[in-house]
Amino acid sequence: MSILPVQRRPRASGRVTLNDVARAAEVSPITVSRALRGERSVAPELVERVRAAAQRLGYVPDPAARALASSRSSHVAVLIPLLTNTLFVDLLEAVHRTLLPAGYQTLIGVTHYDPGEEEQLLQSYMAHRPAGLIVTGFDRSESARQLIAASGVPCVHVMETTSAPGVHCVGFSQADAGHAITEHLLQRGRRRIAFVGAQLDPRVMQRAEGYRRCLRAAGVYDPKLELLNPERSSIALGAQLFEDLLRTRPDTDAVFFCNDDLAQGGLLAALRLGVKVPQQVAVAGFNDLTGSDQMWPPLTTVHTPRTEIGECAARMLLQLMRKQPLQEDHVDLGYRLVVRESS
Amino acid sequence: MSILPVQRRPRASGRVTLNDVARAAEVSPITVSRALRGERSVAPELVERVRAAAQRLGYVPDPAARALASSRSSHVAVLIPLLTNTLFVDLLEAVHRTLLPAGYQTLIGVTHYDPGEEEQLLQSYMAHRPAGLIVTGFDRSESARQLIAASGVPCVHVMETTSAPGVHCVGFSQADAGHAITEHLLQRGRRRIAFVGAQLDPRVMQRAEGYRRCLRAAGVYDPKLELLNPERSSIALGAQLFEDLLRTRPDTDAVFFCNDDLAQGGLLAALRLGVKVPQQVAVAGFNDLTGSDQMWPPLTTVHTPRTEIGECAARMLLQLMRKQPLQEDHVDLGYRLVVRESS
DNA sequence: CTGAAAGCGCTTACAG
DNA sequence: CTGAAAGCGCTTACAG
Repeated sequence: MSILPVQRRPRASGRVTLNDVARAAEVSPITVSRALRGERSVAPELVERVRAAAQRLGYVPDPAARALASSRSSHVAVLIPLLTNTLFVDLLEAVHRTLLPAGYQTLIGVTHYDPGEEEQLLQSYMAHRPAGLIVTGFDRSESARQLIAASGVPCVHVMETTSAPGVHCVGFSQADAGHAITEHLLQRGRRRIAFVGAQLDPRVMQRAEGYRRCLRAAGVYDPKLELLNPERSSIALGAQLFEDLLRTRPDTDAVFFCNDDLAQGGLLAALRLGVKVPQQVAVAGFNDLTGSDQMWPPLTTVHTPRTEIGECAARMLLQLMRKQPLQEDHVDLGYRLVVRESS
Repeated sequence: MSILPVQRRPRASGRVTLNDVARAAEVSPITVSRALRGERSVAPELVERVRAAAQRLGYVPDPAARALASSRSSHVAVLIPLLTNTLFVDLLEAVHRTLLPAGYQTLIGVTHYDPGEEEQLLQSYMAHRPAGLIVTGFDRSESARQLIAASGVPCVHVMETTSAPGVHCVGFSQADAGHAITEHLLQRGRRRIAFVGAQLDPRVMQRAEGYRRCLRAAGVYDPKLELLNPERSSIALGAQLFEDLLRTRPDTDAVFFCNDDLAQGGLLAALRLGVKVPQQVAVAGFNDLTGSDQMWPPLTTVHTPRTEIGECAARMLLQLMRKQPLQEDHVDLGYRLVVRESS
């Protein structure tokens, strides 16, 4: 019987660790940790020695160990309503492209426009101790709001703007954009301008609000010209709603669709029905999605800067995660009217 | 001066831990760990007690700690070529939807059809000790292949099929599908059938191979009718290539576009040019993407089961990650010809 | 079927 | 500017 403590087989992972680098560079592990993370309090020549050793050994930091020790992971959770709307895919891709080189992984969360689902996702994502959070819009459950606030995780809101203090956001005024495209149709001489909306999420309703404000100011607002449908936005739904609209309101002389997929469906329905666009009915969309410039006739729409929003939000989040000062908390990236032949 | 060791302030994370649950349930931490992971070797009444305590305390396991201790995370990395092709978004969404309830997070990796990028992504993802891996197709660098094999991480290949032993895949025969749609055009009486391909990734070339095989068998293959363009597939490119084709090969009587976005562009170009579809030229696409059924005329295409592929691959991966036996290593989910008015 | 000990690979919190 | 110790919250590997 041995008096020595039982010798246990160490768990071999085969991984090159911080300790290996420390031994190779002849410094302590903590110095390696600091040098590699770019903390300023390390002598330049040591940083060099550590870098070289890490490179030579092919050292890759372990995200799990780092997360456990620092209680902060290298994940950024991005909550978007849908993956089937290319708008959000563009946003997601821009975020992903900006964060990856900075060492952050993007975790996608799809809420399906459901506050309950969002809350549940948030709950499960918080367990992952995300380093940062990007959420769509401001419309969420009170407990989701508190979950975010209580976690202390830096959070950037995208697609809409606010001037509320302490809130970080990158977006544009959906209402103003809705107003602008309606104004354009008015200037084209249209008076019976319909609004066709689907999904009816907060941003769609803000566009509708801009539409109303514009038409009321011109004295031509008619609530009967609003076609609001809660179903998911799609080309097929746009085609159907366009048909419905022309059947029930044959005197309509312009349609503002709240999203380009609906508008594309409207244009295709017009082709089928032999309705002349823009002669009989002018058509406008929103977002300037893929294919809108190729439609027949090409679609007038509002270009929304979702790629820029994604990049800007990701950069803002990087600043927040690094605790660097921010130039501004609220960024309005605007929108751009794109007039093509459909109006 | 005290003889006692220096009393350090413990790091307070405020988190409910396994230990808290163990104390509440009056068992050891390891029993909690086993009970919650569903290991069979725990007495049913203890499992119940642990479950209740965990529930009561609102315990959420820490993925980082779990990953560090077990050297396996709850992440599944999914490598797809592009996020801008809805095909892959459908796939991704199906995977995500299947894995999330099982407790796995989906990490997206976008390779841009570049083996070098894929290899780099793989390298960085492996540092995260993913529990599983889903990759697109079989075309990758030798070192990427070795990286996967050496890691021991379960991996499922999607979109294509093989019968190679030890390889797990879910897909369909791209070549057969290309053959089938070409056959359909032949049966419609077409003889000057063009192939328009973009991107030219392996799967596009497999479809081209099916097209060639079919036309050669019928004795009407003409290499001059193949228009291969390495640019990214898009509606706009489809429109341009359709115009090019009709200009240079005016006797073309049918076109098989390797992807629906190209075909949609072709149909829209035909509208602009006044080319009658299908009377003058029949048009067929591939994948049955959103909007193809709404085109004018509606697009004949091949429906590909990417949603089913995503679900099946995710389920297969779950089996592999849990070390449960697999019914089959290679799943062929087939394809379906969708004949509409464009042919 | 259950548990005490050790360890996963980092960073935090002190100390100097 | 640098380091020794402790700890993050789990699971592995034994032992009984």
